[in-house]
Amino acid sequence: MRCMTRANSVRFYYCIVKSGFGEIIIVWRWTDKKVVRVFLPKQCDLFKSSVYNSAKVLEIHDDTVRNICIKLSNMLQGRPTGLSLDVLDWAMTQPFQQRVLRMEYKIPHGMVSTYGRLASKLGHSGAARAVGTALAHNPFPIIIPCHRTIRSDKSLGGYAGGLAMKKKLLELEGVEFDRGGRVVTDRLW
DNA sequence: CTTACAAGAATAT
DNA sequence: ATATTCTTGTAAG
Repeated sequence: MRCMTRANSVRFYYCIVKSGFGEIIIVWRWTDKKVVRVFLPKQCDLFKSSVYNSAKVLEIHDDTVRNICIKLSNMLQGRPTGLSLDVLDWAMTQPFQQRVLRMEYKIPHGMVSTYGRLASKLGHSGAARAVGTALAHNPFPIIIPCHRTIRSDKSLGGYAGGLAMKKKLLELEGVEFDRGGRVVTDRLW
C-alpha cells in the first residue's frame, strides 16, 4: 500500500489497495484524514481526470489509514468488516443522497435490498429511480455497500464498477444467483 | 418469458 | 428549465 499527495491548496493523498478485482484507490483529505472518495478498478480513468490526480508518492505512516485499507481489503474478499462511517467526508453529498447512502450502509452482509424498498424505507416510496441515481454517484463504494441493492425483479441493476464485480461481491458474501443472473432469495432487507 | 413504455423523484447541466 | 439516471409496474408481443 502506497500513498500519494498533491501539492495544491487543498491536499489529498491516496492509497492503492490491491484486490482480486484490480486496484482500488482511496482518496483522503490531508488535513483531517477523512475519506473523500473511493475509486473502483473500472473507474481508474475517472480518477485520472478528477481533481484528485497529479500526486506524488508517500508512505503510509498513519494507523487509522492503514486500518481502513486493511478493512477494505477484507471486504473485497467477502469478509464482513465493520467500517465506521465517521471516517467519511460527506461534504460533497446531497441531502437525499446522504440519507440513501446511510440507509444502504445498514444492509447486512450477505443480504440484499431493492431500489424501491430503500425508497420506501426513506419515506419516499416511488423514488426508486432517484435512489438509483444516488447510488450511482456513491463516492464510497465498498465502504457503502451499494452492491447490495438490486432491482425489484431481482436482476442485478447497475454498478459503477461493472456488473461482473457486483455479482462477484455478492457471491463472496454468499448470495446465490440463478441461471438468468437473478438473485435467489426470499429475504429482502 | 421478453420487450416496450409511461410515470415518477432527485440531481446534474 | 431540461436532460439524465444503478427503477418499476403494467401492457403487449
